[in-house]
Amino acid sequence: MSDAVERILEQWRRERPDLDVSPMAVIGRMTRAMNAAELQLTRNFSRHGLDSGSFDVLATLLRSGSPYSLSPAALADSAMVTSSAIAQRLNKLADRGLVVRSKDPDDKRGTVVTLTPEGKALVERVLPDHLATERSLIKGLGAEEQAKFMEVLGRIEANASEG
Amino acid sequence: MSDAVERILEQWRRERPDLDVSPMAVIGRMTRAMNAAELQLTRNFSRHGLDSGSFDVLATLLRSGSPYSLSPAALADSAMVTSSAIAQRLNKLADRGLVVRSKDPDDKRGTVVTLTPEGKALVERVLPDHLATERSLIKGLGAEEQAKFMEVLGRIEANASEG
DNA sequence: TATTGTTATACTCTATAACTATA
DNA sequence: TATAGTTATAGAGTATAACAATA
Repeated sequence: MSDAVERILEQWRRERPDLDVSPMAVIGRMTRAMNAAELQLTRNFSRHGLDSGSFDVLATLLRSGSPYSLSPAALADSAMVTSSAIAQRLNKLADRGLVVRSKDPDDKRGTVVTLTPEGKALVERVLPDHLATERSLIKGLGAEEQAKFMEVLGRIEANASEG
Repeated sequence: MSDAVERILEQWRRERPDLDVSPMAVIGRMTRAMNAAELQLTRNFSRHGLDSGSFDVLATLLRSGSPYSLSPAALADSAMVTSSAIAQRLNKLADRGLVVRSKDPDDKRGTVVTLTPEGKALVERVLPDHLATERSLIKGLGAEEQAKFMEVLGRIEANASEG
């Protein structure tokens, strides 16, 4: 477990008793939990020959519903990355035949990205495993605990977004 | 806030009503909170001309106490990265005169990494701001909320480490 | 001129493997 | 032979800025 965090706090208290290092406990444990969780999620993606960026694009297209088409801008917006990052993800996915790019008929500057049948089949195969991995991460947490946990996460996100 | 998460869940429920996507809410909010938090922490480091890897090394040396010396192996262990990653971080820090490498007198294969006065002064300058940033992230959370939150994080980390 | 999207370039961080020196 | 550490190399992922095409 993360008594590594407790050991670090004790070092700080010995070396800098003048500082209140208690926030390190919360942020430290959050960082460690997230790293461990990400490792599991990434591991699942790579079992299916994907990385999290690629999965994110495929899943965004799938959940947008038929005809499974979005603009690069919409994908960038959803992923909270630059359009350049999306373009590079799309290059990889298009090379593998998982998505296709076509011209937007309404605005010839625009591109329409569409899931191919292969891409749709792949993401539909990965999705149940992804959900199972996520479910295993929150195993043992009751509905109320989850709700309270999410509420606290929301406040942390809000605090961060103010700054 | 992350009603973006709620919108995503609604898309999934419409497109795949057969799947229980509720775990996505928890993991999604955790991911978003962590990303937003990391942005703040990173921003503070770069105000001081540091990145998180460099700060981590300097802080690990400082909290180890006088004479502020550790082996590269101990630093790698603490940071949970490879010795190669530590060597490269040390190259950068040594170039800037923030740490020095010397031979371990007891084992001539070994290296002793020591904080220079400049390195010590820098990390001591950054530390209060770092703690202030962390404190602002958990602003509004009572002691009990923090304790419960950390307990849940610990269980998630444990769940992840089993897998 | 503004917007959409792509590419060229560079940067950061990291791991793998080869290498040096010492035990 | 094994261990401590470094470096050479390569890979992933990203952003910034320049660019092309269209509005």
